[in-house]
Amino acid sequence: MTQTIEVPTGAASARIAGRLRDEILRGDLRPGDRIRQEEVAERFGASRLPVREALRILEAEGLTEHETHKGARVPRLSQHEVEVIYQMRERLEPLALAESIAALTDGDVARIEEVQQHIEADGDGIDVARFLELDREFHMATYSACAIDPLMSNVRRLWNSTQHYRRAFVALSGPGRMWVVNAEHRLILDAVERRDPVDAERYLSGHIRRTRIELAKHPEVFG
Amino acid sequence: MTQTIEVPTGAASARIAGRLRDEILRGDLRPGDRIRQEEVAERFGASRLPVREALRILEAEGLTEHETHKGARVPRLSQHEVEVIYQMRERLEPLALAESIAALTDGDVARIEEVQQHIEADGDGIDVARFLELDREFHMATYSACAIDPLMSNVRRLWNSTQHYRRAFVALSGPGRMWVVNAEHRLILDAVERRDPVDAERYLSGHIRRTRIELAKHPEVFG
DNA sequence: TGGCACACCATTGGATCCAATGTCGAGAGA
DNA sequence: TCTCTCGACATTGGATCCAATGGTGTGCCA
Repeated sequence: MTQTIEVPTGAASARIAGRLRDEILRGDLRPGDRIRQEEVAERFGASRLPVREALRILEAEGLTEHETHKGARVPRLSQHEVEVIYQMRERLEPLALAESIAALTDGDVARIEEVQQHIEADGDGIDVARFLELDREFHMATYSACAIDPLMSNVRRLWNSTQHYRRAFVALSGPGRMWVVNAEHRLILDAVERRDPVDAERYLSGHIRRTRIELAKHPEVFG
Repeated sequence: MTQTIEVPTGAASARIAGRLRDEILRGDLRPGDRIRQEEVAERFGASRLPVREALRILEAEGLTEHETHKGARVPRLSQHEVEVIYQMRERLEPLALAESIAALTDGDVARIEEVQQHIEADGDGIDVARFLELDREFHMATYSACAIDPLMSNVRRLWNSTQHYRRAFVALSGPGRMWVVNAEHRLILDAVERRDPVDAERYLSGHIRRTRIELAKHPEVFG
């Protein structure tokens, strides 16, 4: 007996791009890994054509790189490149937060509080994947009322392209650092609850800056 | 007599994306305009397939938008979106300049000086297209020694997605404003010649901020 | 035994064909 | 005369086929 699953037709390339993106972000595909069109196509039950379009999308997002007749790879970033991306985040994300903060509903803020409590409740026992997920959720939730598409897609791109290195960093730095992150999150959250854009921007950029500085102390992440 | 032009094979989608990008930046294609695959394909002497890939690339760059079974369009941006993009530039471009400034050779600086002299030499008689070109050239030349790909591609994206509105703004504001721009360029250039990153960042962000404020006074640009 | 050349194979690039869907206009009924 | 419905057409989405290119392995020669 077979089961027929209804799939929204006519968006295969976007769907495939999404699933490939997830695989890269989860770490199933890592910097340097080759991506073969045929293999992806049969794994997702489509022809190579929408896969090729999906790879072009990901390429423009910086999640894959492409060489003629040689195919697609997940790009490697140098330590300096990652540090500059963190500096970009340091400057752009406070803007996203400022655009969002006044429009956040009480429900939105309660949601952010909830996410932060999950991180703290898991404590030292939290695993890397779950921490990465909740940390991203925390930050994105604070930006959730920022409706500026060019800004938000940019911020997401910056997160995505450094996900691998963030994972390696969290795995290396151990749970001790997490309590620093939690303290910094608390400062941001307080400012958000007060709807204070100046404090929120300051605490957020400081949080990202300090993370960048800590990251720079672990060059083995980029080996 | 026909002339055969050697074209690097195997990069049709990139080539087509480039030419379409030029058409959008030149204003041949304007916000709201539809882009039909077939028409583009025969105009560039290719099949629809590389055109489709090219459109995906441009979509991820924010230069086109896409709806299933409805096709591609050049997106319209709201005034607020354009203003936020200028705020993003205000924060990112000083970073690019700071990364570039120490590595600029004397030849690079001479080139920047030359571009600025061209703008000033044309004076009030300069036309909109030429001013846009030289202005972009000036700024990009100051970033030319910044080798951080994620940063520079981001900066280019921000310029590209607002090119149409910049053109409309320049056309409206008349040559008077150009002398303000020139004065601000001179401040930036002096700091660059002194290789002073602090002054350079300050004058550059001020330049972009003042441009954004002037632009906000012309809501008819977004009509 | 080591290095180079050549041929085969794996993989990507491009074109054409067919299917699916949205749009627009004509015609009929109220 | 206005509106709704239906159908033809224009356009995009997807699959398959063929061409071009790059890598790899083997065999020959020094």
